Amino acid sequence: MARAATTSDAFNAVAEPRRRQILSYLAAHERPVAEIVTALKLDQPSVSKHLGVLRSVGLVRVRCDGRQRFYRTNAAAIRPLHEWASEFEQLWKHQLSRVKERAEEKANEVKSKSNPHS
Amino acid sequence: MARAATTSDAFNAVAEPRRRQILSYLAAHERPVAEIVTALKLDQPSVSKHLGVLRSVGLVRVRCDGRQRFYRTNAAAIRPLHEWASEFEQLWKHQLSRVKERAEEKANEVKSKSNPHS
DNA sequence: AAATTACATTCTTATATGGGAATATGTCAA
DNA sequence: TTGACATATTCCCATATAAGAATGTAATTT
Repeated sequence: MARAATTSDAFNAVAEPRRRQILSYLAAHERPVAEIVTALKLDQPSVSKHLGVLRSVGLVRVRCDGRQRFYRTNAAAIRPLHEWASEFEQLWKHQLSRVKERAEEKANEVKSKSNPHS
Repeated sequence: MARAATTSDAFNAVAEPRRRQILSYLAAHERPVAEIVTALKLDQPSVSKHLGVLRSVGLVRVRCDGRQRFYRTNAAAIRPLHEWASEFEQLWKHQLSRVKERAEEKANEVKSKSNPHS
């Protein structure tokens, strides 16, 4: 089996750096495609294709007005990612404090070695 | 250009569901490969390959003991993901409350329509 | 109607999978 | 040394890109 489609879920869609850029850019305001193109310096077809992926997993929404299409990020679709990562929040805090402790221990060892008679 | 390698960063590595499973499984304790195989019902080569990807982006660490290799998740490597998603936290809270408001407005409208003389 | 604007879609191509099967490597036991 | 055991690596293949170029489509203007 090949890699899962980028359109299969938010995790796969967000793996692409440009799509993350687009989501961040669209977080504040809705924007027409052309503005994304100039702001992020990407080709228009590329932007449209990325938006298509984002739309297919619900990460962005569109509003049509004449010939313009205003995209905005649907932040709620990012929650699953945030929640999955939160599973590990306590863990990395513990791990970091342990690293800190060991660093301090080591510092003390070095101290006593370099100054054995102190 | 093809899709970025799964080994290019945590975002790409974590896009694969089995790798997320593995990370969750290894969050509590370190485990030898064989236990991952039986617990998640995957083939051994598959697990080794996924672990290779996870290791290459620093999401897991290994400790060798005889012929066993104990893997544990390095939670700190998940932080970038969590922090990126956090960018949108305020936004989805606002969006959700707006949806709620509009739902309530709509409910009131329906109420007054079905009971116009109240 | 013809030209223009704003996007979307299609095609091609180099590249990277993930799973399965087979095999290699490294370590301990008899 | 010869097995047995725990993992890793290699090969093959169907599939899925993402970028670039070209083209299609719908709405607006002249």
